Amino acid sequence: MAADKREHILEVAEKLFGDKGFEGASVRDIAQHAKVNLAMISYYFGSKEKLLEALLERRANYTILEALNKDESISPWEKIDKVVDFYVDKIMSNLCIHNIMQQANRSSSEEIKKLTTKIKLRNFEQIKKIVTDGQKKKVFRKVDIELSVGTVMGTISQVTLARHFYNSLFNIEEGNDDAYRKKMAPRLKSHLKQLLHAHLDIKNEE
Amino acid sequence: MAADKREHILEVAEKLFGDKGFEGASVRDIAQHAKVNLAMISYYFGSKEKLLEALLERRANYTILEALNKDESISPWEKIDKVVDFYVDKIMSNLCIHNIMQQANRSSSEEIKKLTTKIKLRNFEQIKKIVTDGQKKKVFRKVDIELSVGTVMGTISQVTLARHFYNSLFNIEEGNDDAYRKKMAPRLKSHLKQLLHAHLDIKNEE
DNA sequence: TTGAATTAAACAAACGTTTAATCAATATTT
DNA sequence: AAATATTGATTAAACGTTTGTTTAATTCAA
Repeated sequence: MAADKREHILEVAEKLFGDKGFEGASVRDIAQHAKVNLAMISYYFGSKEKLLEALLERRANYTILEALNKDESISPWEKIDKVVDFYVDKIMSNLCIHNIMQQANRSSSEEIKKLTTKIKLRNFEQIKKIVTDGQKKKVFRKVDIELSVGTVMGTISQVTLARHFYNSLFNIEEGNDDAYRKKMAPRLKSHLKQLLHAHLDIKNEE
Repeated sequence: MAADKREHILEVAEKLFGDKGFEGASVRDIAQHAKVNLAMISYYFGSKEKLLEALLERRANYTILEALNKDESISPWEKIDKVVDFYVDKIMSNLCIHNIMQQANRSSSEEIKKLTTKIKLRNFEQIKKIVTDGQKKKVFRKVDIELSVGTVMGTISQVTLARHFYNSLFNIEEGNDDAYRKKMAPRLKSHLKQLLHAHLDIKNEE
């Protein structure tokens, strides 16, 4: 089977699922935009739901965080900054897949729920290690790690999900993905870094 | 027309839209759960989309934030704490409507997009006033207000949207709304307050 | 008796999926 | 080397459901 055709379907599906949601984007939509026959999607992936699973698995990538974690030459503060850079870039350049993951929990299938939860848990463990390491080195103070990670992910999510709101707030033209990213990504990075520095700094311990 | 019946439909629709998403919950679903005839929904609201609009408008409530803003007897710090309490309670006791608003942007209609953006903008203006007021009083430092509000909303959203993830993280039984709220709400409040105190405190100005 | 509320039934359209036929290319046999 | 068989890729068409909405008849209260 033509692997690039399969790949092409995945790319189109990612865009459409991200834009319209899983139920909102029809198999016919995807086939039409990918310029493939409708039946090819069942043929390649088995079902619409399996297509989503393939999509999620393709994007799950933990290696960068794991490498960052093992690197002893980088200070905890630098690691935090790199995590912020990594996530802002990753999420903002894959707005679609992130939207999908965020709303995957309501899209029926237990398979999908488990898969997305697994991906999130695995990423979380990596970040948790960075924070606890900084705490051991008496650089970070004690914080609610689970919710601190939630704050980072939530802030980025908010900026990607509530795009319409921020477009209207910052007078960015609607629909221009690149303009939005260029404007928001640096701003998001410096905000999150500043926020985390104040939040984690052991000097601000109460 | 029976106003309480209309109200009952709205309540059921809110729950179902929140659980399954706008496309995921069918009009038949709603009618069945509300124990009304299918045609009554078109009769009362005109269409499924108009039903969603009615739902959103019903929940838009700015009065509390406006009152808080005008109150001169409360310090900026206390106002921040009250905003946190207000939003955590409001969102966590209306998980459904919040989920709807979060994903409303992708659900087609421009009407809905405009409506949700309007609601968010109005709430944002109120919070912005509280922060700038604290800055004028030399209590808060200079921050990226737009993204700081995004952080608060995003963190709460994350906890409500990624419920499956937090359930598995904290070993909370799946599907129990009350248990989740009781466990997460206080924790969320204290995390956000701590976070904002470090973030806003003029003593942490760089 | 008038007008709104309520109903069961039907509507066309869209949904995800399956089918059976055809195409193209490779492998096998003559 | 030519003819045949086999295989996977691709297609148009149809499948049975489900979708949101409308219709036309009926019930109910004023």
